[in-house]
Amino acid sequence: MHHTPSEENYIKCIYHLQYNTEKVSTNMLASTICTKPASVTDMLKKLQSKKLVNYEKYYGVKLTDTGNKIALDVIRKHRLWEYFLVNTLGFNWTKVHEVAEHLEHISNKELINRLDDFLGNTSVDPHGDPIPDQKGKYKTIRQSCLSEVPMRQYVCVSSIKNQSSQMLDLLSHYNITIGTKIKVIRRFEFDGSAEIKINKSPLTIVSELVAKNVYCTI
Amino acid sequence: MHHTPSEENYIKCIYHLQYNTEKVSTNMLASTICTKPASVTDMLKKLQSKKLVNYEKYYGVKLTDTGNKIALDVIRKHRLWEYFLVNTLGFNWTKVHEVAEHLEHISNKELINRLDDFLGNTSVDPHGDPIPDQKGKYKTIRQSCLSEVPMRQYVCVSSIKNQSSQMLDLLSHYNITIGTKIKVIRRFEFDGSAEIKINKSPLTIVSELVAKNVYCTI
DNA sequence: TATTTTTTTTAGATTTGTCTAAATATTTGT
DNA sequence: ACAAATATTTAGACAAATCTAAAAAAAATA
Repeated sequence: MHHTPSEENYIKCIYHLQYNTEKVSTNMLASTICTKPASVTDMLKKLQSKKLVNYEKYYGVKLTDTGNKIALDVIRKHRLWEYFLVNTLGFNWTKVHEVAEHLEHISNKELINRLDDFLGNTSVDPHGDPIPDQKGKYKTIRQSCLSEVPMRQYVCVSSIKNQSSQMLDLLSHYNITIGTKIKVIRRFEFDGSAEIKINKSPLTIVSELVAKNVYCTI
Repeated sequence: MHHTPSEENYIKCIYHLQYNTEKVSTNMLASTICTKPASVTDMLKKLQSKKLVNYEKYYGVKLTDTGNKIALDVIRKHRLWEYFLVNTLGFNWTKVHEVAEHLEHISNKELINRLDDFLGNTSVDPHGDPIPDQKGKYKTIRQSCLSEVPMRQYVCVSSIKNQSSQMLDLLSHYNITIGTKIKVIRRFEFDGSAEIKINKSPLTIVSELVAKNVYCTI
């Protein structure tokens, strides 16, 4: 069965929002998709009738199993294309998201599987997020953010939570990417900032907001 | 300025039809786009109002200079993706057209220019068609079809006119691709067929229809 | 609990691209 | 040149995805 780009966007968005909250609200969807609540209601009715979501008026929405599969498939495509854009075409990782938003809606199994093989069946995208396989399975890595990681020991940056281009710009400035080695030297209770060593450069300070969005493996 | 995939398809289609006929008719467009004449009329009015075509009621349609540029840009994207699908991902050349029909509508200059560089700024796609550069310029190669090419001398297959999957299937069967060396041994007036030698294989016969659609450089 | 505020839904309109059926223009054949 | 056939356009409708404004439900607050 085929789904429109718009349907796929709603499904993907519900999937991501479900990570934090059990049931997803109309307003949450409207603000992340940048549309009006009325439009969301319309689309939820449509997705409901296609049995891709369980939607209860005034209550909230959840993905069905079918909806979940579709979400994982779109996410798989998105992340494979991001990997391709960065590692094959040499894009800056701060710029790939927008292009991948278009590429992810092209549905051709042979295309995606060949792309996957060409990229070496990688399991992690350029932002450190796991890439689901054909069946929607993916590995989760045990990781903690810089404000929770043990001090005075090198940890390895494994993913970025807030992936806004503003955030990625700042990380570029710090020279932090996936794989960078970081050691937390001190934490300041006053504002939650942290003094860190990035690779072998001199010490710097990152704000609490940054520390809470950079995830590492120990 | 941005154009919808549908607009781009009409423009591309008018471009290709203009290759043979000065003015393009509503019915020709309808049958190649697989839509109804009434829909074509609607779209032509729209493209007219955007100054992408010159359209005269009951007469026909031509691309304006702006329209021409858009056509060449879409064709550039289409052919670059086809090259990518065949040469990077290993697709069979008979299967790439459909996927490229989707990829061609993604408009991101950095994407296309990086793709072009990655592919080595190739000037010819897997079907032997020239790939326009950023400015819409491309090289035309002097070529003739198998029914016009001089006999008893090897010529090199350089492009295929009819690119239907049926045609490409048949060429696969003959083991004919771009670059194949062919020598015409005899031509039969009765049905326009030709006896040919393909590379160093034993002699075979191709129909007039095939002979008229396989182009070669001498 | 009653009132206010916020959230969500409904009703009705709009745009894009398509369609069918009918009307009109053009071309063809005799 | 005139009738028949063909091509093209118009008129009106529809589905998808969105919007605004108003109504209804739920949540927050005094």
